[in-house]
Amino acid sequence: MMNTLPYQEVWAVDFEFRALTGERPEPICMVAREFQSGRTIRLWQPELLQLQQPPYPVDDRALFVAYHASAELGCHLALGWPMPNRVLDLCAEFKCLTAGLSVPCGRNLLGALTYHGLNGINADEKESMRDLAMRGGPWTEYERAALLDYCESDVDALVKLLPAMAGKLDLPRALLRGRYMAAVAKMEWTGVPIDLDFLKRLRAGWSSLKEKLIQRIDEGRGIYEGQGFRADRWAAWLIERNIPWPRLESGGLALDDDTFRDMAKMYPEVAPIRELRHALSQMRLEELAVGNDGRNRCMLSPFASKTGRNQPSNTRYIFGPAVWLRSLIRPEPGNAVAYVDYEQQEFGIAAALSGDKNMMAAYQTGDPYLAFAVQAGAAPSNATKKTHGEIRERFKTCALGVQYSMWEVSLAQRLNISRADARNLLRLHHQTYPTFWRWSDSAVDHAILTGKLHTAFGWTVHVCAGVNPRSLRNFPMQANGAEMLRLACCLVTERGYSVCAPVHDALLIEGPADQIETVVASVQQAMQEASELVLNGFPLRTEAKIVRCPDRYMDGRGEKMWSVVSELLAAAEQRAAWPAS
DNA sequence: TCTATATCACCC
DNA sequence: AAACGGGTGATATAGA
Repeated sequence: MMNTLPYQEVWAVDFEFRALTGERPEPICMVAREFQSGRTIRLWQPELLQLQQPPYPVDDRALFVAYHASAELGCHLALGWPMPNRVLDLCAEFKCLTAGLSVPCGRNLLGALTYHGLNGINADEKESMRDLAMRGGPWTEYERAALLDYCESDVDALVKLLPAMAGKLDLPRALLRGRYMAAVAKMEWTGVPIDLDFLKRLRAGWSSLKEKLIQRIDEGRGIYEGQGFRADRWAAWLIERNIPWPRLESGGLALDDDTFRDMAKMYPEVAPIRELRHALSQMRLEELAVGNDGRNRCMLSPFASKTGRNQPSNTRYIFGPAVWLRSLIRPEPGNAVAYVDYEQQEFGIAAALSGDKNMMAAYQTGDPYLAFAVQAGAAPSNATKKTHGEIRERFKTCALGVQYSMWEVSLAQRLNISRADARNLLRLHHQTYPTFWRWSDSAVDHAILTGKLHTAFGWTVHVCAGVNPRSLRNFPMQANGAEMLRLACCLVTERGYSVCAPVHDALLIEGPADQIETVVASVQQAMQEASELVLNGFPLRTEAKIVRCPDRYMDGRGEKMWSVVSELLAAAEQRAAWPAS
């Protein structure tokens, strides 16, 4: 393959860099090697910083090869270098070749080498070199040489890995994934604007705030010890009050929120404890990766899930924790942010890719769930969300449940309806959308028969024995959705707009406050184009929520919690400032 | 005391 | 046989 690549030059590139929490990467050194000629370039920091352009070509004649290219491309951004036009990311390709499979040594560079029967430097050495880079400068002459050699050893690895993988690559699709890695580098570089002062206050006050909440509600019950809920004390409290409590198969008390909700209906004295548990539910503010410039940045971990979605850390990424914390998002002075998301993305994908005319028509009405009810004959054609809210809710939950292969028992439970009614809803879905069901069945059959399932642009899941058939059935929707958002990220960033963060079916973007409407319109246009590219010309709608400085982002689901926390925090700070009163 | 597993909460 | 897809991560409990 190496000789058949349509490139004059093929460059394997690796950077060592320092990436402090929430900060942009600082390049330390770089090694690049051209495959055919073997020409090698080794550059240490000062020489690197002097270069206005990369020492290798980045136009269409050259291919840029890396492992997890967003890191190298982040260094390009740090150095003010342009993005290469053609990127081949062997990490993305390895993940695509093995999604759904378990690989013996993970999916980092060493794991990929091992998988292909090649060897690299040992993991301990790798770790000590990473530590040396992270320690920061100045480095001794010896350390510099060691870091450069280590950097070159990763280039050696790339040079070995490419021929081993070359025969399995689908180059045009690989380049599309590589193109996304450039978008990832830009998004990781941009980050999400955070109200750093509020975060600091929250970090400082969270523990005492929790204490106050517990004191107030747990008083006289004694269910908490310190800041922790104690199951044994809860059991004792229940026995005292003669409250029977559901148990798990394992014999322990069922402590999930659903159980608490059900029990609170019958025993109102349970309700405050439920609220308290909810308010205290896990949250580690310390881990949120915010740089000194007040921006949340972390690795987006593209292609990490088997459907090809990004999988950033839930604690480091602002979109990971409970939604009320998103109110920490606040545009900087003069700026605005907008959250732009696809409307009913998976329903639309299912409609378009299955070619089910009824489903497509339902999507195009703007309210697919109500349209489903109308098509099924459960609501009149002039029904609205207002006049038929209850019916709409049932058909909505059914349509969403179908995406996950929900069974009638779960649907009945979810909607609090009889099993017969739930069965009837599912039957109506089959009757209304027969073409969708044939398509969905055939996707599962294809997966079982061939052992693989693909998206429009070649992301592939591999089927193992004992695979969950519901997972396979869901794959076309979720994985094509991921494909669509990746394309949108490419289009939007390449057109020069700032994307702060991707969120599975949404983008958080940023722009000057006085131009945000036009920026949003362009982003929506790009997202529609992305949907048409994945869905054979079928456009998906997007909706946008704009927030201007000094307002903060607000998710309706978290509004109440945010205001409770803000008030308690302010009160706690007052007490701290005026202890006598 | 440490690790593995189960359970739970959160996100799309 | 099971019956809600893809995840991360905290915490409690059981077992070595």
